[in-house]
Amino acid sequence: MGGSDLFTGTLELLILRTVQETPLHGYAIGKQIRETTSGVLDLEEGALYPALHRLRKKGWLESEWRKTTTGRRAKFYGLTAEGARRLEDESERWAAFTGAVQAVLGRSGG
Amino acid sequence: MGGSDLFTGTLELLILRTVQETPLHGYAIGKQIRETTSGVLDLEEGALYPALHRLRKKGWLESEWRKTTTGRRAKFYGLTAEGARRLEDESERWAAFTGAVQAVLGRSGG
DNA sequence: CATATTACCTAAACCAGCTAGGTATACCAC
DNA sequence: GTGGTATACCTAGCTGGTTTAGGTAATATG
Repeated sequence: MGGSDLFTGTLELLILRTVQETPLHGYAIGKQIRETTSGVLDLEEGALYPALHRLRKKGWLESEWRKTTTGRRAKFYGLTAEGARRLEDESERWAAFTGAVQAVLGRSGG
Repeated sequence: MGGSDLFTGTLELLILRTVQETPLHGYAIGKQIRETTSGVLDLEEGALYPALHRLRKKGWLESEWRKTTTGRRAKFYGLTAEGARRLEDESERWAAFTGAVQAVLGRSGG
């Protein structure tokens, strides 16, 4: 659903952060991000699931089939130790990047 | 070079903002962004020039061959009226997007 | 005169995200 | 019990911006 296309490269950071505190399954990750951002970020499943597989292959996430509270089966993803480290790195990278963009955007006004 | 790969989609915003006040040529745009951001953003020319052509085709920028202050010939790019409008739109989109990302990142700690 | 800097360009490859499908289970209304 | 919606997962193929990796040419600089 067209509206809000992502700025490439942010998706993995968003996912890592979303499962930082507690493992979640893919569908829940997408829902949570959508709700946390009041719909501004609405992840396509065709982007979300491949990203989860990517992160698992890189060893930043680990996955496990479990039951949800409503009794459905779902694949829960949680941060690995390396994933936690990478989350820090990516957060800093994001901060540096947005800071730099802001430096360009705000050159005159503020 | 390698270090700081862009978050796709930001480049056009950066360019539009950089030529907002006064037209600049491509090489100068790249240099200015690099200097404004202390090297954090270092645009590849292979990304910069195609982006300029794209923006011109979309009618957001107009170009003209002129001489630099040092007597070299260079293609200067300036905002069109539509470009100015789009710059506003893209700035808002950027603000909304980064705000949304921040909402996800900052859920707990701050 | 060799090298660095300025200043431009483009073709090919890469790859993340989008499009657009598909499967299956659970719940709810009619 | 059938149809529709929400949950929950998946993948193949396309698109398109960025990177890679070249290339040309004029002007400084040592």
